[in-house]
This record gives sequence, C-alpha cells and structure tokens, in this order.
Amino acid sequence: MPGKSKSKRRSGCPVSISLERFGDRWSLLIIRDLMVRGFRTFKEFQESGEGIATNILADRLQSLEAAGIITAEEEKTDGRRVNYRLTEKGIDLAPVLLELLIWAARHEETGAPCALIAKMANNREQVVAEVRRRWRERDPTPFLPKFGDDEGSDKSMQTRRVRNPSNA
Amino acid sequence: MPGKSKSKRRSGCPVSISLERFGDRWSLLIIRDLMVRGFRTFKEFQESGEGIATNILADRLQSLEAAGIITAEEEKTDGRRVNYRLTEKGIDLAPVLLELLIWAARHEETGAPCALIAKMANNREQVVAEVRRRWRERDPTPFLPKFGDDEGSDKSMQTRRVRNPSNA
DNA sequence: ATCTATGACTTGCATTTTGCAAGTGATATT
DNA sequence: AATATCACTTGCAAAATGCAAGTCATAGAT
Repeated sequence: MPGKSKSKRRSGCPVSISLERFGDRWSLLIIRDLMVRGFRTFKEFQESGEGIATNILADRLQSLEAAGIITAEEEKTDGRRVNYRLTEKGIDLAPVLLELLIWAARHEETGAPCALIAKMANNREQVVAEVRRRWRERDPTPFLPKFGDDEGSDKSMQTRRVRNPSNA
Repeated sequence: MPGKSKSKRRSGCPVSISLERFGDRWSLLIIRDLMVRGFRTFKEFQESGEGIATNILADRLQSLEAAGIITAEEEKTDGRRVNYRLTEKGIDLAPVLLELLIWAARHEETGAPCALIAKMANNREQVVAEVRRRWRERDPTPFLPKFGDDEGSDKSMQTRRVRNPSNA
C-alpha cells in the first residue's frame, strides 16, 4: 500500500521512490481524474466507472494526501463535502500521465481517439501547459473525455494504433 | 498481478490500460534496469539491490514477456542463461521512466545527483534518443548509475531538490 | 423538531497477491 | 561423477484487495 507504511526505502533511485508512492493500480487513476476530468469529490471517483472499492479509494486519498500530492478541504457551502485538489507536486505528474497515455495509445488497443492522441504526442509541452493552466486557475472543465468505456464516444473515432511520429 | 489474469479491462482509458500492464511496484524497475543499467539476466535483477523476491521476479518477467514488452532468449554460449531484452514496445517506455525520474528528483529526497537530473530535464529528447540508440545497437553500457543506495556515489552530489526550470 | 437523504468514510470477512525460504531441474565446470 | 550456477517452482504466512454492510455528520424537507 503506497505511503501507508512509512517503512524504509528500497533504494535512492527516483524511479523506485516514485513507484513506492503510486506503484499500484489506483493512485494514478485518481490523479488522472483530478487532473483532466475535473473530479473533486469522493463520490465522483467512486462513480468514475473503473470500479474502485470505497475502502481502497479512502485509503488512496489518504495516502496521496500524506504524500503531499493532493489536498483535502471542506466545501464551505456544504459541510459534508470534501474537495480534493492536486498540489503542485501533484500537478507536476502531468508529464508522466501524458507519456503513459501516449505509450498505451500507441501500443495497446485503447478507446482513445487516434487523432487526439497524435495531436497530443506532437504538442506535449502545450498539453502540459494547458493542464497546468486549468489547475492554477481552478478551471474545472474536463480536459479529456472518458475514452470508450463502452459508452458515449463515437466508434469511428476509436484508435487501432497510432504511428510513432518521432522514433529515430 | 499485471498481465497474469487475462481478465476484462476496467476501461478503455490508455492510462488505465498502462496501469494494468505495469501498475505494480516491480515491473517498471525491471524495465528501468533493462533500459539504463544494461541488465540482461535473472541473476542481475535479483541482485539489483531493491530486494525483489525470485517468485515475483519470475512472474513479472513472464508478464512482461506476455505483454510484448520484453523478449527472453537463450544465450548460445550457455544454455542455462536467458537473456532478456526490451522490445520496441518496451523501449518506448523510456519517456515514461524519464518523467518519473524527473518528478521524483524534483519532489522527493532521492539519491540522484542534482546536476545530472537537471541536465536530463533540459534535454529530454536527447536523453530518450540516446537510450534508444543504445537499445538499437545493443550497447550494454549502463546509462545511469545506481543512485545512492547507501553505497558508491559521492555524497556531495546528492540532490536535495531540483528547481523546476519550465513551470509556467 | 423529526425524518429522510447524502457524502465520506469504517468495519468484517472471504479472496487474491505478496514475500520469504526452500526446493527442482537443466546445464556448466572440475 | 561431484559440485556449482541459473532460472525458475512450491509451500506457506502475511499483507492487500474487493465486496457488502455499517457509521457518522450534515442538509433539506415535513
């Protein structure tokens, strides 16, 4: 469980440390939803469609908060509701998510529109800058849709594979 | 266990699919060692210092092979030895690893030399190109050292934090 | 003021995955 | 033939996970 046991590190390698933070199947999905889908509350994550269990969700939110990647604060207008938000440390994961997205779109059968991915792959800096802008200005407009969860999304847009535009 | 159960996908999101492939604490470390440390054999991974158990190592090597990220082939000169190597799908993870490295070096206390990380952050394309070149030409020279595993590496080189050179 | 609904968690418990120690079998070396 | 090495397997206890069912503190309606 990432961040739960504050045990010793396996090594000083940055990659290893990163994996101790979010080397599980859920943490980065939560970060993704916070970053590009405008999610803020427990409920939204719970219903995001990936099927995370509530105990795991609660655990991960706490881990991420303890790691300084997200913050949790009460909504003033509704005392029941907690708003989660990425910290700067969290938003700095944007390039990681982007590369993960580009890789999978290129090598796996995904529900992501081919044209969109290609465009992002060719404008990484701009994509990251825009994501960052939305975060800074608290613009909750989703940056990316839900990518063919067998719902919504036009079938003709689904990608088979994206060519590698800058390989050698 | 990534890639073990060929169960249904949680969603068509590329990020989600990536995490199903290597969303655990070990897979990306194996890929890292293959990519930048010139590791080839089971033994080398086992002794890499992160302390992976042999059953997990065997499992991950199989998963990664099944996912088409690495190949396994017998050494001709020694029938016992298996040489693992990244496929193109595998080497295409270089940008992901690089971003993970940069993020952790910036936000966590790592054993990575500050100057080196800063240089890499400013020359991402070149770094990826060089890693790819070594892969293509089967150049086994390690690209990165072991990063302050409480051994080797000059203490004065250890990073505290790397400033964010391109943030706004 | 009470009653019902909602949002964010906890708890219990069965199932799965992990980590460690100890094999196993196929080469290679002596 | 004896021993060592390498790449795995197996057994088993410990930890993580998924699911269902609470709890608890607001909020809004009656």
